[in-house]
Amino acid sequence: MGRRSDHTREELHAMIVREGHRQLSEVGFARFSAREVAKQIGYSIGTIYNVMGSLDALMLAINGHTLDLWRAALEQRLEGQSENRLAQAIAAYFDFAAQHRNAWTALYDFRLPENETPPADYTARVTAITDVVVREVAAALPTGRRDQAQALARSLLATVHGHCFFAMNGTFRLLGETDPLAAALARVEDAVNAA
Amino acid sequence: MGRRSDHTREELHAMIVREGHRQLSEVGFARFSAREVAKQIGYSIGTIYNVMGSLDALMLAINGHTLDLWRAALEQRLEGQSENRLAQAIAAYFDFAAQHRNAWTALYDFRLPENETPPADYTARVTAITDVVVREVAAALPTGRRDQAQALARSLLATVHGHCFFAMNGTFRLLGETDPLAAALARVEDAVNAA
DNA sequence: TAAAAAATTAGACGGTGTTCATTTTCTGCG
DNA sequence: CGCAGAAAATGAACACCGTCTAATTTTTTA
Repeated sequence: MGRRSDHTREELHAMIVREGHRQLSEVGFARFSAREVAKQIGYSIGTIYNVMGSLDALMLAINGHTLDLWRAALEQRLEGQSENRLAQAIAAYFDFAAQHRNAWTALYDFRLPENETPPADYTARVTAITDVVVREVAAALPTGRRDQAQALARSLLATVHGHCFFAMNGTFRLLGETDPLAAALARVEDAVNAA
Repeated sequence: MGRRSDHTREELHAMIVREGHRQLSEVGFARFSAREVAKQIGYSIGTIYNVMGSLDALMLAINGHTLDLWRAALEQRLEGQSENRLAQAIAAYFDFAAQHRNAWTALYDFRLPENETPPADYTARVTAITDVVVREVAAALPTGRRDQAQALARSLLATVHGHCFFAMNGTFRLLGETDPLAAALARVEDAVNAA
C-alpha cells in the first residue's frame, strides 16, 4: 500500500506515540514491543521504523509524552493553590508516579546507549518540570536566599525522586516505611529550614 | 554429556553467578544474555536453566552478589574510621555505584513480575546494607534521639539514592549539578541537624 | 494518463528466553 | 567387571524480539 488519505505523517507519528504510551502503561517497559504497537494501530512493523527511525527514538517519544503529562499534572495541581505549594508539588510527584506506574518507571528504565545523548526536545521537557520545582523552591525560601533556589531545587528533586523510587519499587515496604510521602516532605522541610 | 567430575553443582552455580556478574558489568542489563553466559563458561543454555531455574532467578542471584560486594565495600570503608563515619558511608555509596556502574544500575533495572516477591536471602542482603546505615545514623544522632534512627536511616538512604541515581543517569549533568555527592551530604546534614 | 514520488508492506536475519525429549556421564551394586 | 539407574548436560524447537530492505502499492505530479 501507499499513502493513506486519512492520516498525515504527523498524525501517524502521534498515533504511534499515543498507542505506544498506552501499551507501555499496560504491560510495562520489560514487555513493551514495537511490533505490538504496529499491530494495534493496524500498520506493519516496517511503518513504525519508517516513521520513528528506531526503537530508541520511539521510546524517547513515548517518555517525552509521559513527561508532558507529568508537567501538566504538576501545574494543574498547583493552579490556584496559595499555601503549601511546595508540599503540593511533591504530593503531585508521588501521585503521578502511582497513577502512571509503568510509564513513570519507564522514564528511568530506558536509557540511550553510552555514546548517545537525548535530543534537545527531550531534555527541554525534563528541564520544564525542573523549572516548576525551582519556582516553588524559590518561593519557599526567605527572600535573601533566592539565589540558592536552583541548586537546592536540583537536590530536592533528587531527594523526592529517591523517596518516590523506593516507594514504587518495594524497598520502603521491605524496610517498614509506611508513609514515604511524609518522609520526603520531612526531608524537604529540613532542607528549606536550614537555608 | 552428563556429570563433569571437576564441578559440583554448587561450584557450577557459583561459576554461573560470577560469570553472569562479569558480563552484566561489561555489557549492562539491557544487553545481558543468559545464552552468552552459558557460552563463556562452556556449558549449554539448558544447563543454565537446570541450575538456576529461570532468568529471573539468575538475575536475582547476580544482583544478590552485587549487594554482597556493595556491603563489603561499605564496611571496608568504615573500618577503623572514627570521624565523619556517616559521610564516609555516603561517599562509599557513590563510589560503589561509579565503580560498578552496570551492576549497580541493574539492581534497579531488574524487577520481578508484579505478583512475585524476592526470596528471603535477597531481601536479607538489602536489609544488611540498610543495617549498616541505621548504625551510622544512630551514631550521628544525639543520644536522646536514637529511637528515630531506623526511620531516619530509611529516609536518608532514599535521599542518597536519589542523588546517586541522578548522578549516574545524567539528570544532574543536564541540570548543571557538578557535585552530586556534596549535595547529598548537605541534605543528610540538614536532616541530622534537624533531629 | 503516464511517470515520479511517497508510503507501506512483509519477509529475512540474527538474536532472545524457555522448554523438554534425548543423550551422556557417573555411581553403586551384584 | 558389567550393568542398571540416577544425575547431569545437551541442543533442537518454539515463539517471540528489533532491524533492515527489496518489492509493492498508493498517491501525487506533470
